[in-house]
Amino acid sequence: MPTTTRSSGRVGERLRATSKVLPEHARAHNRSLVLQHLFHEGPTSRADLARATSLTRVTISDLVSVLIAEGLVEELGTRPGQRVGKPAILVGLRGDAFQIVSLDLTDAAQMRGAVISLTGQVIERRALDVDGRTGDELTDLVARFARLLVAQATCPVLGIGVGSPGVVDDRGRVIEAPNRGWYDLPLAEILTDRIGLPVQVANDANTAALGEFTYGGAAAGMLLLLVGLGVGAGIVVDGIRVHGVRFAAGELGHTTAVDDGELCACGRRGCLETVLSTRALRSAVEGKDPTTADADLAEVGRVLGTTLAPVVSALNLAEVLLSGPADLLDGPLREAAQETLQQRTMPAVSAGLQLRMASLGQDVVLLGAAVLVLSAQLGVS
Amino acid sequence: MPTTTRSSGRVGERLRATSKVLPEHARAHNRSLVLQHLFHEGPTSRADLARATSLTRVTISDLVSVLIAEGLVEELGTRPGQRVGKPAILVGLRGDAFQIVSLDLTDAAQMRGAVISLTGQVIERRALDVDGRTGDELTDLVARFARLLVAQATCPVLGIGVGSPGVVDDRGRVIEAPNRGWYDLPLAEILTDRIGLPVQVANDANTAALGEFTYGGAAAGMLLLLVGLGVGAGIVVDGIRVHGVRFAAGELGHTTAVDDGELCACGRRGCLETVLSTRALRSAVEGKDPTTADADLAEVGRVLGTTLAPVVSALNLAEVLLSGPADLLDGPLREAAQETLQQRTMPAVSAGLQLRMASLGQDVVLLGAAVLVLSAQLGVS
DNA sequence: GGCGTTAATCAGGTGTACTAACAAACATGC
DNA sequence: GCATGTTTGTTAGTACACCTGATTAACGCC
Repeated sequence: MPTTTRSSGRVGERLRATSKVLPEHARAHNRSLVLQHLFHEGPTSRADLARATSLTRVTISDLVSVLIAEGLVEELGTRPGQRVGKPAILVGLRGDAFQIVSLDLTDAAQMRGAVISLTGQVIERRALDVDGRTGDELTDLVARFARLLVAQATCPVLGIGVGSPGVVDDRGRVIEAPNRGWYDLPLAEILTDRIGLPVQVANDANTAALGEFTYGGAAAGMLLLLVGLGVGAGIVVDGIRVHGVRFAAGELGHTTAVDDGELCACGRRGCLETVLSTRALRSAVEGKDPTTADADLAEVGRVLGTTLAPVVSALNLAEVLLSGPADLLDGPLREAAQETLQQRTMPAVSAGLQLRMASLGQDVVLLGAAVLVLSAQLGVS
Repeated sequence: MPTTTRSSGRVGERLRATSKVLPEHARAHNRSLVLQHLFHEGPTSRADLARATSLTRVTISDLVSVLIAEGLVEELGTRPGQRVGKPAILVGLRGDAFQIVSLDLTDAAQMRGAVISLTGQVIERRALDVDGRTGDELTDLVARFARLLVAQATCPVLGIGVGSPGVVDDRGRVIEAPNRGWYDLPLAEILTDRIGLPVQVANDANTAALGEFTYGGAAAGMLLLLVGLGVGAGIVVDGIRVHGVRFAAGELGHTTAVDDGELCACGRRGCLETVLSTRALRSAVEGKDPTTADADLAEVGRVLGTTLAPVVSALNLAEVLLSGPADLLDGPLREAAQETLQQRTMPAVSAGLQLRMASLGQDVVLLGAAVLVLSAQLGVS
């Protein structure tokens, strides 16, 4: 019905599919609100939950009783400290109610995995050599690895989260991950079928961004740059992870960053990866005296700052996080990038801006994958 | 409760406030679904609405009867054409039920306004010279102008939408619009108080993006660049308008685009505005022979493409729209920008990418402001 | 020990959407 | 011409979710 100046062609392409909402969905939402509050704020009384959510105490009691019956929540006795009135009974998330299995497939040589508690503590950590496997063989290996981790869990597993390189759609299908030999692979579905647990799959850098957002205290507008063999990014805008029209959001590695730069594996020249991958960085500093090395790293930082400035401006981000080898990233590179970013963006944007190292270290992707599961199964993030 | 590696400082700053959802909110959502469908697809039978929304016919009938009682929707007789079964009764949005008043404050010299039907047709168009007014005087003028437009409406006014330059928060407070003399001005609140109608205010470029998204058939991942005396952008990602942590999303005009470029009004050098504002563009082509002028415009296009490439990559956008004087933008500039964008982004991103002129011409902001109202009052967008 | 305060529950009511069943209005086939 | 099947829209009854108001319980304070 909108009167367009242009002809109204190709309307079907659009994605306006908001589906119906029933009272039971409202219930699920409110249930998530309670879990979310317990997750972030820790043990709370029913009355405080009611105040925090602006639901009534009656409703909260009802929700809590269901959550207790499911074993997700437990009563923790009366709140310590003297106050007037009836003492409040604290209820809290049972950290030992469920565990989450996380997989990090970022590294081509070995996959990493962990069993993680609801509170983000790593219970068990494993790694498995990939031995050059790709395609279906790799899929099989991932499935076996996941099963092994599930067996390590000391309580019921809520679900399996996977951070994978490549383009992954919103239902866990790997659209393409060239150097894994994966094309249009419904990885989430395959793993669910084989293991019988809910599985969430997302791009590794996107996953890492979620990890920092939920467990690392990152801001609601942030970009995380995952630097490894390749370079990928994950973006959270207004508190929501960005997917992109073809689920390729964050693919910054092959954006041109250096005019007439080095030849990239992708066939074009001067991609960000040609200067910012760990390999490129190592070869830039290897065998050089510290001063020269630092200057080289600073130059890469300036390139990075120049590339990110338009993104930071456009989205009005509060934080840019770097994840990768600290010896290379957290020094002249980071400082130069920060300075360049400040110089190239307007004060209103750069004033509140911080460029820092990711706070979760090697576990970013694993913890982010856990968030995928938390978010899908409990509505917590 | 999340276990952070860093200390868990400044948590209160975060914005995780998702509020409770009651059954009545679910109802409102479903009601919006119906309106949304009627808005985009035109007259529909109740049974078809039920199929489209996956609600039951009973529920749809109930919702529709309420909407008819409110005068928003009307029965349009049986559907033409022979079919088996009882003939369907079409129901459609009453285009003449309400009108919307829109204000476009982009131009510093004169404000533009319109009365717009629910279907996006401009019923009445007005303009008013600003005569250099700023601050409270300008606020008064805006209020008078809005009242005048409301008086022009030929049926009840659903609300007032305003596209304003500057940084505007999500509740219609103008945080800062320097060359209007507005700082921390609760414009929406002021206008609501004086006129007694719901008022929505947003940044003009953001508003324009919404206009193209809803009435111009733009993709769910798009960036609109509004080129005038300044340069601003509006971004829609995954179907949602981007606000930014301090509501400054889209402020691309003062991002450095040219190294060691011309001095900008903001005090820094080489901002995008120094080459892409209408003034800069006109002075770049004025008095030059066509070939030189075209080359200059193409150079600006390349600068623009270079600036936008990281944004397009990071967000995996499907479209970049240019809004402004077509004689300057829609030629060598656009072509060079498109080409540069293709060259500097990876094929997976650039393949589906289109850089084109906005389709709504001078009315982008006005129509976008109407969408602000539609979205806030009816949940339609 | 009475009083006010806070916590949590009980009882009853409203709103929302569902399923099941039905009446109305048409095309079709014999 | 009339039974048959299809589609539409409505009516009646049910389940669920949250609300308000009243009630019970446990404390500090005077």
